[in-house]
Amino acid sequence: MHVEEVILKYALINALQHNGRANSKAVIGKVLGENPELRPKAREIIPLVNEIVNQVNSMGVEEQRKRLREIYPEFFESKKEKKGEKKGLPPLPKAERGKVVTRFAPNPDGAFHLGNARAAILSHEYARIYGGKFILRFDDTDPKVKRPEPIFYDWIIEDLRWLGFQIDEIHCASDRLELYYRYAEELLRMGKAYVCTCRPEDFKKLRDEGKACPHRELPPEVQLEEWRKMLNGEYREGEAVVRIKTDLSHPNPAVRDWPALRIIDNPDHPRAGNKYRVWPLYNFASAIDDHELGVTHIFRGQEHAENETRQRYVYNYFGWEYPATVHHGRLSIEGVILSKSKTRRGIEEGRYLGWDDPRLGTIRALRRRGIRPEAIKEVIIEVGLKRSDTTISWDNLAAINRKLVDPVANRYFFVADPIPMHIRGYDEEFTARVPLHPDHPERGYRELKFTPGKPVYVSRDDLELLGKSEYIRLKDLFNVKLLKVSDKGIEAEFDSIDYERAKEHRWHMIHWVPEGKPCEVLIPEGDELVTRKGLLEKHADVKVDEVVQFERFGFVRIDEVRVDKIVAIFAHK
RNA sequence: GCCCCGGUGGUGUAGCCCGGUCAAACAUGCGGGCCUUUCGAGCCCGCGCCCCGGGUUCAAAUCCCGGCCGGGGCACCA
Repeated sequence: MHVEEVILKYALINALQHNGRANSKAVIGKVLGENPELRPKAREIIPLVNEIVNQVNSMGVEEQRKRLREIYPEFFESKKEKKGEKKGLPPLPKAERGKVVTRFAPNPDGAFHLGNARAAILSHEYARIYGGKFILRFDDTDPKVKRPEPIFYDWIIEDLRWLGFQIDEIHCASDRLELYYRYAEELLRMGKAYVCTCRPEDFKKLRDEGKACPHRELPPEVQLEEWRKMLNGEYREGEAVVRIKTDLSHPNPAVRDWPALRIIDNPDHPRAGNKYRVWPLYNFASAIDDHELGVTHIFRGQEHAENETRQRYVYNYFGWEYPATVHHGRLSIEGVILSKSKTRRGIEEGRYLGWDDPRLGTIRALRRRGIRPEAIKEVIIEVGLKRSDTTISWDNLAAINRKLVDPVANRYFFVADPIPMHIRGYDEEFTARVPLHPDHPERGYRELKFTPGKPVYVSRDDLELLGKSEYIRLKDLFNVKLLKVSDKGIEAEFDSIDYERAKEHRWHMIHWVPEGKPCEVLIPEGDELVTRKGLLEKHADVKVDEVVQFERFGFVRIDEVRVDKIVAIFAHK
């Protein structure tokens, strides 16, 4: 094909795609993009393109189409075949099938939430993708400031399982103190660590000036002796700490000779009790464990990026290879508090029902709201491993969840804030038979019986609609003419049974209930938890934990079924 | 103050490493229509984005420099 013809082809295509006007820049791009051999000749080609584009633009659309059909009929044949967007995670750097080991290392000092879920889900997904191993390790090495609590160990495991995790190994840092001791001792012996008995303020001052503290250069024998004193109680809390030697001139003062182990006088640790008084700090325990457990890939938030710098010193001293790391940004969800300390305070102050309060972003709260585990996983996989922080929107989570839940959720009528509607003109009983799911009639029906002389109830939410309508259809029952509408009650008159008639007149359709059992729906709205009381159709066969749709109201999860009432939690529209 | 990261429609992501096929894709959202005994689902049409300024180049979302904005770290916390 001649160069001119190639240009003509793209110019015609471009023109046809843009209302008959081709753009020479775009055409040049296409020509050069698909014919790399022409690139060196770009300078000569450009004037040619401009010329041809001018010619093309002076043609009518019909002529353009005709010309293109002559030289490149394929254009018209290959209609758009939808290019499927690639979903899922990108390949993991340095990953080998069967050899990927990942871990999730939470501190069990609070419930697992969506923010932690990012690292957890990515770790687990990649372990599965590569046929590797996923380890859960409780980083419970702070019996004081971020004190672990027994219940959270169980909850985290429960939540991970609920998310569909296969946990290959579970470890607790608090079981492994002697291991950390051995490595600490080794580093002291190697002269790569030292016992510092400076007062914290003094050390900080020296550190900021890039100066060594007086203990740093003492010989290993002295260090080991000091270490024994730490272990056997001669030093008290705050009096001594083991530091890892680093570069004292490291630009980030926080990296310089960071602390590895410290003393806690009366730890009363939930698992280890008072058996140990020397406890490792996060960076030390984590560094040792990642190596010991054979971790190959670490996923963690950006806030840990600097810790990698610190931990690498330990790896270098021992000649270990540092795992591949992926640092992702923070994940939050629109308008929801994820912070453990704020959540805890809210619970203590009685503002929240507990760690699973539907307003919260904990996994249990989401579960309680009727969010499916697959939806959470999907949203996190979609967000991926980006380094920038992301705030996922409820709309998005809800849309994913709705797709999951819609086909399985049975439908029921729930009338919020009921208002009686008295209907005259129909003197027989009438039973409406309504499918549990409109798309799956095989699942069965529910029955709602209209009895002459007794009112049906409709929702106050529909009052406005009722006020401006002359006729209305009670869904699956019959059509009525509205005579009087107020929030005290509604007077109506039977019009007709036929659905077609309502359709023809475009009458609105509302749900209703002849009698019902009391039902409360808790609706999280930002930091408020709104309770809507109403009536659920009497024979609704709902079970705790089931997600159902209250028609024209939204999807809810049944939270409680009691003799006197049913409690549901609103998920989304 | 010092040290790291980021910045693509309202939101989330793809594209950036390796410049051209990007007149920028997908999802969600929003607007409209069709369908449907739900305001749900489904189908169709439409709206809407490369943070700013310079530079390199025939050509920049992509490379370089500067700015602005945002996030994180600077604990004997994790």
